[in-house]
Amino acid sequence: MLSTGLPQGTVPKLERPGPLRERVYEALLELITTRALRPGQHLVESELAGHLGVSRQPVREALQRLNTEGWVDLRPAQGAFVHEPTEEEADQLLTVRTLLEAEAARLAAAHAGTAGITALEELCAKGESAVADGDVDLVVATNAAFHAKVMELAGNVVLAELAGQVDRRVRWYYTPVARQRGIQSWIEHRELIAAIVARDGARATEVMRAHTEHTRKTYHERALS
Amino acid sequence: MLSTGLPQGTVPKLERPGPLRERVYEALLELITTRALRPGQHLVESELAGHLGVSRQPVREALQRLNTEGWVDLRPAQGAFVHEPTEEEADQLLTVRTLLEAEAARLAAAHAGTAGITALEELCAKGESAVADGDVDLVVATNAAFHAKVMELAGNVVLAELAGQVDRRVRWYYTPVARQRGIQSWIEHRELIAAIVARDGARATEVMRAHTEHTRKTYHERALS
DNA sequence: GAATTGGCTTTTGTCTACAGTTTACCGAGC
DNA sequence: GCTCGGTAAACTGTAGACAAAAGCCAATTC
Repeated sequence: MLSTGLPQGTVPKLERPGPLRERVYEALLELITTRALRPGQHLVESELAGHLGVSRQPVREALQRLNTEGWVDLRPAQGAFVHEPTEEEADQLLTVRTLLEAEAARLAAAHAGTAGITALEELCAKGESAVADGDVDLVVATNAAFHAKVMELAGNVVLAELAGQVDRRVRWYYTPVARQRGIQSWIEHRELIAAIVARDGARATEVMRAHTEHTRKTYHERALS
Repeated sequence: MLSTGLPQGTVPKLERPGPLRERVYEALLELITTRALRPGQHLVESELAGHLGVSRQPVREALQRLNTEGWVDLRPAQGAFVHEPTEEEADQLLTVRTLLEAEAARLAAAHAGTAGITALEELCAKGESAVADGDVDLVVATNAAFHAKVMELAGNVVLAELAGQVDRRVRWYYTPVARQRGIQSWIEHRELIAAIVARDGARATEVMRAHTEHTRKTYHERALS
C-alpha cells in the first residue's frame, strides 16, 4: 500500500504513448472505416510508414492484425489490400451479428440489475434527443454505445469481444443505411428495455432479432433505389 | 479466360514454402495446444527464434496473431505469455460455441444437399469405427472433421471462420474431456444427421445445442472427481 | 533490521539494410 | 500485328543492430 496519502485514481496516469503498432492500427482502422482508404486499394508499407512518420515495422504489425480481423487482405509477396466486401459476405456478417446480439439480449434479460437498466434508459433518452436534434453522428455513436451496454450487461466477455469486431465491420458495410434508420430504431430499443425489465429472455431475443433484421431489410430496399 | 483447356484445380499448385510467419504461427499453435508450452509460461522471442532457426521478426508477427486470436497475452514492454484460461472464460467460450454450432446446424438443415449428407454419414461411420477400435486420436480428429463439415454445409463463411477459432480454443480447454466422451457423442451425431435429412431446422438446432451442452456437463462432472 | 535507491541485466520496441520475388515494360523475332 | 523473352524497377520478406523500458539484486542509509 502506498503511504503518500494520495487518493487513488486522481493521478492523471500521465499519458503513455503506448506501443506504436497500436496507434498505427487505430489510425489505419480509422482511415478504412471513414473510406479515406477505399476497398481494393493497394496499401504500400513504405508509403504508410512515411505518411505516419514511423518505420515499416509497426506498419507491418498493424497490417497483420487488420488482416486477421478481416479488414485487409494480405496477398503473399504482393502486399496488403483493403478488403472488398461482397453482397454475400455482408449478408452473412449480418446473420452472425443478429445471432450474437440476440443471445446478448437474452443474457442481459437474465442478469441485468437496476443500475444497468437505468444506464440503458439514459442512453435511449440520449439517442432519442439526438434524433430530434438531427445530430446524425451522435445518433450513430449512441446507437453503438447502447448495443455495447447490452453486451456488457450480458456478462459474457468472449461473446462481447466477438460481437465487438463483427459490429464494427457491419457498421462499416452499412454506414449509409445506419444514417437512414433514425427514429424507428429507438422505438425498438425501448421495447428491448421493456423485455429486459420483465426478465423475459425469449422476448428480448425476439425483439433484438427483429431489430437487426430491420437493418438488413432497410439495406436491401436502399440497394434497389 | 484461359484457353489451355486444362480443368482448373488439377494443377498441383507446386508447393510454395509460404511466408515464414505462417509456419512459425502453426508451429507455436501446435506447441501450445499440445501443452508443450504451458499456460502462463513466458515466451521469449529470441529463444523461440533460435529454437526454430529463424530471426525474431517472424516470431514477433506470429505472436501478434496468436495474441489477437486469444492464445497468448501480450503485455506491453514485457513480452508474450501463454494465455491462462479461467473457469469462467471456458464456460463463456462454450456458451458461444453452442450458439454458433446450433446456428450452423439450422442452416445446414436448410441448405444441405444429398452429397453433403452422404459425406456426413461417412464421417459418422468413420468415427464410430474409430471408437470401436479405441483409437482416441482418430476419434478426436474425426469429431472435429464432422463439425467442420456441418459448418461447411451451412454455407456461411463468416460463421465458419468464427466457429473455427472458437472450436479450436474449446478443444484446447477441454482436451481431457473430449477423450472421455466416446460413443455417446456419435449417437447424437446420428440424430443430427436425421434432423438435417428431414430439413427440420428447429430440431437440428436443438440436437446440436444438447450435444454441446453435454460436453459442458461432462466437464463439470470431471472437475468434481 | 527494513526500506529505498542505485546500477546492472534482460527483453522488448524500433529502425536500417539486404535479399528474394513478383510485376510491368520494352524490344526482338515469327 | 502478335507473341515471347529479357531486363529493370518496386515491393515484400527476413535479418541484424541499436535504443529504451522493466525487472532484479545488492549496497546503503535511516
